[in-house]
Amino acid sequence: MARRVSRRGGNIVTIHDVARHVGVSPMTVSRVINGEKNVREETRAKVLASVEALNYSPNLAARSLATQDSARIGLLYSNPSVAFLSEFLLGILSESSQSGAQLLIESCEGPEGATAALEKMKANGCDGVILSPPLSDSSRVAKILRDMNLPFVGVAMARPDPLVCCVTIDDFKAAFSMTKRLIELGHQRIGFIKGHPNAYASQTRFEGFESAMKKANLAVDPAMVAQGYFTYRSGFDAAERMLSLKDRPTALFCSNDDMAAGAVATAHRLGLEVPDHVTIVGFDDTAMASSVWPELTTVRQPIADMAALSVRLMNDQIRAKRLGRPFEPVREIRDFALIERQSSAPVQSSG
Amino acid sequence: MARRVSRRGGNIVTIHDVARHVGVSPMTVSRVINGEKNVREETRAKVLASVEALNYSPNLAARSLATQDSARIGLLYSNPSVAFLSEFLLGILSESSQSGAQLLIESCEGPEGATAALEKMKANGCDGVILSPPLSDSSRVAKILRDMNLPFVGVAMARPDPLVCCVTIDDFKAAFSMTKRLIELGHQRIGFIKGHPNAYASQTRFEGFESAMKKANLAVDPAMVAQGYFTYRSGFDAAERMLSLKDRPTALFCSNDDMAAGAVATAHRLGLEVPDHVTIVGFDDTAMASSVWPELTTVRQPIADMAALSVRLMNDQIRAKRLGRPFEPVREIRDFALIERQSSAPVQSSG
DNA sequence: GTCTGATATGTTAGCGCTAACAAAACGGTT
DNA sequence: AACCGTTTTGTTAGCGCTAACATATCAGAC
Repeated sequence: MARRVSRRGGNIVTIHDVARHVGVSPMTVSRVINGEKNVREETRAKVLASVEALNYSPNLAARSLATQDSARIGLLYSNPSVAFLSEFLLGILSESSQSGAQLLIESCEGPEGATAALEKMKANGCDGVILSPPLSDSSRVAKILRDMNLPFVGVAMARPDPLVCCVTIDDFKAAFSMTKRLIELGHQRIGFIKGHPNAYASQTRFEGFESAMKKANLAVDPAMVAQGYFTYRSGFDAAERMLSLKDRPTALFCSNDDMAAGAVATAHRLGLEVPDHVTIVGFDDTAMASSVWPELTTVRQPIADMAALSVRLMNDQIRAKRLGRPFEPVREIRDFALIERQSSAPVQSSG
Repeated sequence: MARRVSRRGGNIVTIHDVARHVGVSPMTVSRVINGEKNVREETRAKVLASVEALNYSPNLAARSLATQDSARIGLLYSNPSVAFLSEFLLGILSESSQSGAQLLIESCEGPEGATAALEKMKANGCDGVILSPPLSDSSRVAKILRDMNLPFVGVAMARPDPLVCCVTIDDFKAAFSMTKRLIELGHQRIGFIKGHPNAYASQTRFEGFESAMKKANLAVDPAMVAQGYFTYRSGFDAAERMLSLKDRPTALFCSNDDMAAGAVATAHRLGLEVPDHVTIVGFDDTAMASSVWPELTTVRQPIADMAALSVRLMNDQIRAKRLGRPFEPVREIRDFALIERQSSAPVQSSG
């Protein structure tokens, strides 16, 4: 009896190949791949080794057909520092292409424009939304999403909302650490440029700064605190005011990199060398930080990593919703890192 | 006999629903959907009517599982201006999520690192690769891909290679236009900062500049041409040399935005206002162009659009290859645009 | 009418994976 | 040892679609 011609591609490694290689059933392999818990540690290790050895990678089409979950994840952003966006997208992409999620991307102008964008997403069959800052901090956007009954995950939120699933760093601690580092370098007159007033991160970062100053018994001179708006120009202007003071700061802590870059430009314009005459540090470690010269000392958020994690959380949440299981909001906190580049140095004795 | 619980989602319209509705077999419906020819006109019409009535739309996962064609598109990039990357990714993403393509992303350090990255992609079942600049211009990378028998599409290539499928703008014409515009503004001493010598775009852009100058009977003073490397710092340094000349240029044309931003910083440092004392323009319209102050006049490439198009070309190419049909390389040229912002102005009478 | 070669439709099985169920192995009681 | 609950593994079927094969239908020729 002539066996029907197989439609198999030929060289594609499937879950069955792995199963045979290990000597277990395909189902067990599936369980390992999907990180289910009821698998003996020994078995899991063997399967993972085979996966590695055979260079297996799951067929997403088959998976989403089997699970009936072709998750469509919406991505809503609103004029972030575009360098942030790039890393954010990389993280989202690498993860979502692995999980086979489909992406719907929309941008909007602040929380006001969110309704329209979200409705469009919902109409396109969106199952859940990932919010990038500053939208992730907007209670207004959160309310819209809840009203729409759409699950969501916020990335880089600065305000802990126990009801919202999110991925963040500890902004307070990060600002605290950076300030502490500046103090260790001998700086005492430290200027601070705040971020946009409607982003909670702005407030949190300032509080971290204040707290570190207080702990070192250093006064926070109101003349040394300026309101910024996360833009280059606002950093430029704020720095101009502070660096023109008779008793100017020896260090400037800017709440993001764009403002720090603006501050560096101002310093140069005023004839001040960075870091010889003034130390300037930023926050976020966006592309801006390492494009300008001198490159900026800054706080690094693992943005791509956080974005990738947000996709995983979103998938979990969507699946839970689909299966009618409860899903309790998770707040994942990732580690930040202080990145010391050329824009910071120990304080010089002469101004 | 208790029937096993179905895993059907519930309200999803499938090909079977349509078939039942029309009174034919699912296969016939499939044939109609896929535009096969051996279907009676009358049947086809009935099926199409039902598809319309039931609002059926095919399940992409099921189809690609059945046809064994799930295009996996690789994306290879190498430290581009990261702002470029962001737009690039947005374009890729929006298109690939529509065509159901899977994405594999890898970065590498210059063409040297490409081999490893590409082999990893191939091992992961990649069907074709999209290259962003400067890799798209690398003949070395092109050779590797040809040796691997992997189709590829280059984005924003500056060197026309008739054998390579690509999406570009006309760099020559763009540089020509920008130069012409500067001349119209009254500038005659125009400095040019070249891009990295190993990117073909650098040469092409310079030629466009030269050509426009020649056409206006303006000499290109060798002292007014500097070698840059597409980095902020190189723009900073090159501009310092040129702007310190006794007979300094009234305008600087930088081969990308990062260098233009560096040039602006230098100008400020030298006490020159932009654009009052010197006009500085860039190229690419990356995020950098509108983050710095003053915002840069520049040449805009429709990057997102080009990236989206590259995905479509890739899909076509992969499909052609799979069906064993020939595919002749396409060279798609998109329009650029001159974006005039605050860093350029008519020449001032007094330096 | 019946045979022929086309054309139109139906049937079957399987793409790779996982939900649901079933069975086996294990650990601790009595 | 028999019993129980838990944890780990296996079995079966099916997600929606289409390739390959099988059959039915039809037009024209003898």
